[in-house]
Amino acid sequence: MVGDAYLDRLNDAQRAAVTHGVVNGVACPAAPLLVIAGAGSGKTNTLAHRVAHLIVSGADPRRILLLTFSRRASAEMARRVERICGVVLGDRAGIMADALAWSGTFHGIGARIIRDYAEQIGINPAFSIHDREDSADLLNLMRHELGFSKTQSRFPAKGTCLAIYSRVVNSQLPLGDVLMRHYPWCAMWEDQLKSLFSTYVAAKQAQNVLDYDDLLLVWAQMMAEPVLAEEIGARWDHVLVDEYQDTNRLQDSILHGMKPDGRGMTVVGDDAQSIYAFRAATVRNILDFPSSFPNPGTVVTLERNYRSSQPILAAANAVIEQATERFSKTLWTDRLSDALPRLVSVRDDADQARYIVERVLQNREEGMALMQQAVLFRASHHSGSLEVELTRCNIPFVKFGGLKFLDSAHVKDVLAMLRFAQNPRDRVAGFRILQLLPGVGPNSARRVLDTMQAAPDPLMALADMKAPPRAGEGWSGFVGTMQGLRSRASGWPAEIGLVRHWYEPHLERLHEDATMRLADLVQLEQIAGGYPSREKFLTELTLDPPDATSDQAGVPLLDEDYLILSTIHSAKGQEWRSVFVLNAVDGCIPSDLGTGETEEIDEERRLLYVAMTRAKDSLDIMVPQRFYVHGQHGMGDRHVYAARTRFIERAMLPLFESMAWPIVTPEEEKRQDGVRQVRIDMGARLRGMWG
DNA sequence: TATTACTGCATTTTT
DNA sequence: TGCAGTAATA
Repeated sequence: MVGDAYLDRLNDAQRAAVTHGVVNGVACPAAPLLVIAGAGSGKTNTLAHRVAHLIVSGADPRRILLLTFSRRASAEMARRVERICGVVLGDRAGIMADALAWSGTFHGIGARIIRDYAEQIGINPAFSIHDREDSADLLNLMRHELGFSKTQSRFPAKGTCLAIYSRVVNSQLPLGDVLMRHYPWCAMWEDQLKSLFSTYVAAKQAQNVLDYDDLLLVWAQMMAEPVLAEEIGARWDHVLVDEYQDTNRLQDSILHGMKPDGRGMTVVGDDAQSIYAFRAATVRNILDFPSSFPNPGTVVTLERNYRSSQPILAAANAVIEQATERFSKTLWTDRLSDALPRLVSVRDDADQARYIVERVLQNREEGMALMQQAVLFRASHHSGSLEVELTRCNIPFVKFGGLKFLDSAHVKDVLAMLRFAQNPRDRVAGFRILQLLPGVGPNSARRVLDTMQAAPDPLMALADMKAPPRAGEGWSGFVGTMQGLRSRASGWPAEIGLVRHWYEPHLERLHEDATMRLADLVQLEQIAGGYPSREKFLTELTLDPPDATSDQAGVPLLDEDYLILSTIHSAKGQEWRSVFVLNAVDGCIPSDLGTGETEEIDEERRLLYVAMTRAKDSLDIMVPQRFYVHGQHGMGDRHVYAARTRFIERAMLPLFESMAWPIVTPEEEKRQDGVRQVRIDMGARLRGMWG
């Protein structure tokens, strides 16, 4: 057919995946397709080409549902699809931009569908969405109300409760099973947890709030209703799912509900890169996919790696080969190179940071921009000393994962105020805001919220009620601002300025570093200006929080060069010319928090595999001999003498270049020995000063 | 009675 | 470091 030259650039397996179901140049919903796409095998490109090819072959882009793992991946996919279509369709491609409207995360699409059908399923379409923190706070309120915080032995903390709840919902397993399997130390609380969760669910309904899990759960429940499932499933001819190895049973039940026979379904993933089991993702989804429909699905495997040099790939393959269960495939490449991945032994955290700074700068000297280099780590706090060292050396960086802009107290305060105005029944938001006022503590706050909740018009009730006993003059300012937000007189985004104006004095009273925090709020206002309405702003921000923090306030300018710091989880799907992996020691990778079961150990192994396969040309795996045990106060030096990660076995060492850093010359070593041999009786000296 | 000051404690990864 | 629970204060 005319204009499908883009197909020539694909290899045979990729082309098979792209053209599956397109007969004589016409796209039709065909048998379910599973694409097993190894790391660096051009997965995103293949998926983008498939979507574009479907559209070029006559599929209606508005009837394509494209589910991605993160918002970032979704935007990238849309961009590529548009570009490919643009080449083929020319002028007509302009229409494309908005046409691929159903592209997003499971949670984002879920929110849209729930709003669309809200009336029908008895949900107020103005519901607000709680992020993880909000959900934990609400659970915590329930926990106190039920008196579980006062029990003799420790009741699980709010975060743990939420994790258990979330796991039950996402894995669709009974509470007892989840407790036994993943939280044995909480099993004694099964009855209490059950009543806690039931209270939590009731509270969410009363407050017109949905949490992340609800966005999937409600959607899944709708799909359990055949008439609704049929109607919603029929909205799309093609459903494509990226990163399928990281979906859980709840998500899978949604897909099967929408497309019971699997026609028109494409899922793409790599079981070797499944790293979200803690979010109840199960590798079974991808392993069982071909046989889960009445008619068996087609499987295409992409094994050619275009990313990494041969030595890097060989090392990564060796790591993953030790895994117990997986689709067997062996990635290959023709990118030959003499440079083995380095296994760098350093003394401690500080030396690890120094080595990386030195190497990063050296790479840059040799023409590799900072943006082509990344440092990856298991847990977000592992980059602490590196961040200090980078700042000291004036190397700009951006960090993905870990603490986010939205997690800072002042930003949350402002958002809570907006949310409270938007949905006055949202107790978590209200509780937070009310306690900002001097003289208002948990008790007064609870009473105010109770009164509001009982009233038909909560905001009216707020305006009419008597100020809490000790609330000072701050009260009237608060009520006034709430009424201003309620009337919508200022309009969007001026409303956020209204909130900031009200909040400024509180900010100055509560925080020493008010000026810096104020700058964040100005930035928040700028972000807010990009959204058409308050509703959209609040929803989208919860589902798609800006995910990078940098050393400087604000995001670095786009044209500026900066180094990437990222958790391994957040690095999924990305690639860099040079990659550094921090703390490749037992106790970190694998984390010693796991219970040591094979399944969990395997997940940690895949984590290392994901980290290694991000690298194109150069890979440095860091092995500090001393590994500091969780942060405690300041310069505390509780550490363990760590061993190289068990995933790099002795037999694999020839695949690496092992080196120690800093390189100590014999003379230097001798000098250091001399220094170490000096012994002083300091106690005697100090005593001697007094006689 | 409500708020604040203080002390002990645990601490991954994310939509 | 930051949070949760408890003792001391206005």
